[in-house]
Amino acid sequence: MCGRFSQAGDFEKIRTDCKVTEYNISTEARYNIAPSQSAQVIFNESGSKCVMMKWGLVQSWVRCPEVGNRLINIRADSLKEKQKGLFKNHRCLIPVDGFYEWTKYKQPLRFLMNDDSPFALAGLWDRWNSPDRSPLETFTVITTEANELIAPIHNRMPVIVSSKDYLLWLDTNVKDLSLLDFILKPFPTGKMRCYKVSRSVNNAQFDSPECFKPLESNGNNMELKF
DNA sequence: CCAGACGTTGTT
DNA sequence: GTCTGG
DNA sequence: CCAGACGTTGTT
DNA sequence: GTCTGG
Repeated sequence: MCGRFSQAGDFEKIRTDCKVTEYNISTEARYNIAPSQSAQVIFNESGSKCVMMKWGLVQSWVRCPEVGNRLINIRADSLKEKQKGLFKNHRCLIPVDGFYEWTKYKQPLRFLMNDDSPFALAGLWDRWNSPDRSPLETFTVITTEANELIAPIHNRMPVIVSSKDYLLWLDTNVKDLSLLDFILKPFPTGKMRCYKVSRSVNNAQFDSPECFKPLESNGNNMELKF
């Protein structure tokens, strides 16, 4: 699953790869983004754009968006049956520099690329139009089976899209969803690493560079026992 | 065809 | 919006 | 995801 | 335990 992530770095390369022409984002570094909070999202609507959207999908047809929508993740395998419309037309990418998963003892671990480079999670977005307020734009993160790195602590992980597939994923002209199936796979284990971080990360209010600090000086990417 | 309900995840 | 029931 | 709050009834 | 807020 994916219940926290970070957007602390610079995602200019990802925006370029996605051919983002228009963006309006917060410049604030975020080390610990929790559901219900705003995050940068790249999507295609007459061109690639990058804007802040709220994490937790509120679909366009719901009557009451305030009444909690817990849709922070959606399973890749359920997309064949559910959310077909959004999967066809409202795919998005969430640029991140890492995400967090918890052991059953609530020990958080940070997962990232071996070379610390930014990467992109696959998501779906929607827009809820209010008669008297500005439109509410929200997103959800697609999950798939865990790879071998994550499996010891969790059986799900977010879908991570390779940079070569960004444009295909964002292309709203692609309606044959079987063409996208290969993207919805666990990301290669060998390209990722993880390490334990402070339990301060558990608190959604805690948002500081300390979130990235390894809890122990050695033990990175070692076999993890909990 | 229309009317009416409706959205997910995880349980490491 | 999509899906189901009638 | 985690942290933290949380309890009901009646209003012919 | 469930629900809400971040």
